[in-house]
Amino acid sequence: MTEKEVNTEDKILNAAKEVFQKKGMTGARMHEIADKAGINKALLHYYYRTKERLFEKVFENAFSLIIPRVKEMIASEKSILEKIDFFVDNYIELLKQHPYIPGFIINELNRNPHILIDIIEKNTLVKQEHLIEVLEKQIENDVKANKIRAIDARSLLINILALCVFPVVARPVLTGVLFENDPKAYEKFLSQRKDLVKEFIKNALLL
Amino acid sequence: MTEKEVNTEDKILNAAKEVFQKKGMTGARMHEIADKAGINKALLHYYYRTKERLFEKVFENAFSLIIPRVKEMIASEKSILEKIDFFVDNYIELLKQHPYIPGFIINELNRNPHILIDIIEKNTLVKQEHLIEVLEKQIENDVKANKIRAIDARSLLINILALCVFPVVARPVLTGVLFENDPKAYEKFLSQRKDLVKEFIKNALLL
DNA sequence: GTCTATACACTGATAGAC
DNA sequence: GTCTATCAGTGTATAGAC
Repeated sequence: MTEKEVNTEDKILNAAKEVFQKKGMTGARMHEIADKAGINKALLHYYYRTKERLFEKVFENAFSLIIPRVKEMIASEKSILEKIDFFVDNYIELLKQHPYIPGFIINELNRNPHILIDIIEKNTLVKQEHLIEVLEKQIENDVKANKIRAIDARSLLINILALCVFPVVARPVLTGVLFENDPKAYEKFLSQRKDLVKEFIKNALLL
Repeated sequence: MTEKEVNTEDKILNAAKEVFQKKGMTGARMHEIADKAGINKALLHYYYRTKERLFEKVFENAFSLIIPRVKEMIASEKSILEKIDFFVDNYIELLKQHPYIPGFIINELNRNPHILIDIIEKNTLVKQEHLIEVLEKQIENDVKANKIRAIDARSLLINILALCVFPVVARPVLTGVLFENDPKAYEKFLSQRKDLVKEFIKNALLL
């Protein structure tokens, strides 16, 4: 696909990414991945031994592209309100570039929660107890200063994530039920959403 | 499973529901469904001809259990703020009783968006242009009366849905990343969420 | 209606030539 | 490293006896 696919290994991984994210682990076919990579089925097994190993590589890449960014963006030296703006802007932009990944991650983890355990251990960026603590401290200070309403740090973070991610993963249902199955209309709705979400959250938070 | 499974057809449908919702269309096996129903593989085809037909029945049941309720609950004779309380309370309760259905619907529709078209035509409860119009009128009036902030009706509805549904569909990720993989802690978080969501939305809305 | 047996296509994976 | 050929297993679906 892209010009930088020098070696076969990358060609396979890119093809696998496409097929797995579209069809899921159980729906994907090694045959289709091989075709899309322009190589033979046997080569898949030469490079990745089994379907499961290939899937795990794809899943890990998708996961570490989307999830650790939450910590990155929240852990900056900013006020709460600045963090919200920064996070919503950048995360919605990130999701626009990778619209299939959140649904892929959510679905595969629901089918097979244990794959998360290995990844969390490998990916140090995900271990983020401090993220919550820092956020809690910040909220506590702003509450004392009468700037914002009291709220549990995890709840706030999950609310923000929900407002950013849900419209992307539930796109087909929402398009069908609330936008008379008009993809253009839903696209327009999504493009206007950044400011709306920021406003909604800040209104909920500010005193 | 339940005592009312008089006929084989229902036994199959209940078993199919379990397996399809857990494994998805492509991950489910007719063999497993037959075993779970306590009957033979051949009988599945006697009653439902193909795997796809059986799946469609299961999907339609799940869909019409969860989606048309949105209209039902919003279309009552209540003020906006009353509707929010009513909706959040009842929808979160509904999701607690059927925690796998939202993820199931979202995933299958992402893989195969066309199945929604047939259902919307069959299920008159989903055709709800008026729902949005009524909500728009209500918001307009409350805005004029200086009760609430201006907001697009679809955006408000999607925000409410996001805050209710996302924590349920993203449970494994959130448990792993934000709750140190402690299911009990996440369960507790969810059980306290009703009031939190209602408060969050109303704060965002009220002037 | 329910069962057993079986057809038959497909899937993931390997062997072995080049 | 890459290919062709092929295997063993599994999956949906049907035929036919009871």
